[in-house]
Amino acid sequence: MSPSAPPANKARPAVKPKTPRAPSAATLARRERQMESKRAAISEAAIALFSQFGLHGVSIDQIAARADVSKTNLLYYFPSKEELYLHVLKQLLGVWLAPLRALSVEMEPLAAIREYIRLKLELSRDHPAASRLFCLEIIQGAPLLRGELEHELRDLVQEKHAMIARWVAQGSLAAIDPYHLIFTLWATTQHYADFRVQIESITGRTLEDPAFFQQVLESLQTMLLDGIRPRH
Amino acid sequence: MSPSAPPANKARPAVKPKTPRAPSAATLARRERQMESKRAAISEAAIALFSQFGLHGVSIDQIAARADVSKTNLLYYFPSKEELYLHVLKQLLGVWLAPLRALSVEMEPLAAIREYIRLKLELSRDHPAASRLFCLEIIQGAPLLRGELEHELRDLVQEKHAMIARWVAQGSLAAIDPYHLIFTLWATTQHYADFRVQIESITGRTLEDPAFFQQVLESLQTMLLDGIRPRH
DNA sequence: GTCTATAATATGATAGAC
DNA sequence: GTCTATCATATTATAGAC
Repeated sequence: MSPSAPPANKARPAVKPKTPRAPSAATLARRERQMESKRAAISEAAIALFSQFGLHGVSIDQIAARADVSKTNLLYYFPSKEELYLHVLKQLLGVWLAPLRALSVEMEPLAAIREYIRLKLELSRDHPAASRLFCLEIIQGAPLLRGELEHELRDLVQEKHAMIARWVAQGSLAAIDPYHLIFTLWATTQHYADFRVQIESITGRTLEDPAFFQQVLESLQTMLLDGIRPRH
Repeated sequence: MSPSAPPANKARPAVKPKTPRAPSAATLARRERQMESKRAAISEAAIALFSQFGLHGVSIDQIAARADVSKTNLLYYFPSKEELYLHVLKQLLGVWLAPLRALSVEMEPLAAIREYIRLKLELSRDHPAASRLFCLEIIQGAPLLRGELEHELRDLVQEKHAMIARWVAQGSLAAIDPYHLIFTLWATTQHYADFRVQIESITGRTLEDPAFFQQVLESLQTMLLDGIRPRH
C-alpha cells in the first residue's frame, strides 16, 4: 500500500509517514488506482450477492464484508445501497447486449444466428451472475431499468428485427416472426444461467463442464436452426 | 360477514350478538369457511407481492394490507413470514408441473409436444405470478425448494426423458437430447411470463392480448416443432 | 480515506386484553 | 379470532474524530 511499508495491516502502527504537505503526482495517481480497485471490488461483491438474493435480500454489511471493506467505507465509495445497485445494473446491461449488437447483416443468416447462440451461451457460462441479476430486475418490473429498456434495448431490437425481416423476405430464413425468434434465442440461452440449480438438480451438470457446454450448444443450434431453416 | 349484520365495519358496534354458550354446528362450519377464505385471501396477496418483489422485498404489513387484514391477524393464520412464503411456493409447484405430468405417451409425439407448448403458454398467460415466483426462487438457489427439486421434479423429468428418448429411438422425433428439449420448452414458454415487462417494452403487447397469444403460440410451435421433426 | 458512535427507522414476532 | 401495545432486532445512513 504505502511505499516501503510493512505488509497491509489493518491496525496501522502509531508511527506513519508524515505527508502533511502537497502529495506528489505519483502519490495521487496511486491513490486514484487504489480507489478504482476498491470500487471494482465492491462492485464485484455486489454483483455476486445482488444476483443471488436481490436488492432487498442483501445488506450493505454483507456486501462490505465480501469486498473486505467496512460498511462505512463502502458508503464512502457509493452514496447509497440503491446507487450501488443501479451502478452494477447499468454496468451489466452493456455486457448483456453485446452479442445482439454483434449480430451483423454482413454474415450469412443461419451462420450469424448460429454464432449468436454460441456467444450468448458463453455469456451464460462466463457471467451467470450478470444474467441472473438482469433477470431479477426484469421480473420485478425493472423499476430502475425501465428507461433503458424503452430506449436503448427497444431501438436495438427494432434494428435487428428489421434485419431479420429482410432475411425472411429474401428467403434466407423460413417465415418466422423476428421478435419471437429473438425472444426464443434469449430465453433458451439464458435459461442455463438463470435456472442453473434446476438444470443441475436434474442433469447433475452445469455449463462449466466443457462437455456439457458443447452438448447444450449443439442441441440448441440443431433444434433452433432446423426450426428456421428455409423450406424448399 | 355475520348473518343479517350491517355492512362490514372495522370498528364493530358496541352491541354484538351474544353467543357465550356452545356455538352451533352451523356456526362452526361458517367459521371454518371464513377462516379458509381468509387464508386464501392472504395466500393470493402473498403470491402477487412475493412474485414481484421476492421474499425480502415485501413486508408482512404490505401483504396484510393487500389481503385486507391486520398484520397481527395475518400472523394468526400463518405462524411466520417464511412459512407463508413456503406455503404459496408449494401450492404453486403443483400447478407449474401439471402440463409436464400431462405429457402422455399415449399421444402422437409431435402432437403431444404441440399440446404441451399450448398448455405451458396458457399457464404463462393465466398464472404469470406463479411463474415469476418460481423463477425467483430458482434463481436464488431454491433454498426452500431444493428438496422438491431433487425428488419430485427430478423423478418426473427423468420419466419424461425416458419417454422422449423412446420416441427418438423409434424415429418419431429427430435425434435430439430429451433434456435439452424439455429445457427449451420450459425456457421459451415461461419467458413470456417472467420477462413480461421486457416483451411489453419491445412489442407493446402481452399474452393477455388474444391475437398476440395466438401469434406467440404459432411462432413457438412452428420454430420448435420444425426443429425436432424427423428428417427423412 | 477510514474509523467509532449513533441516529432514525422498519420490520418480524409476541403478550395479553377483549 | 382480533385487536392494541410492545419487544427485539436489523439495517440504512450520517456525524464527527483522527
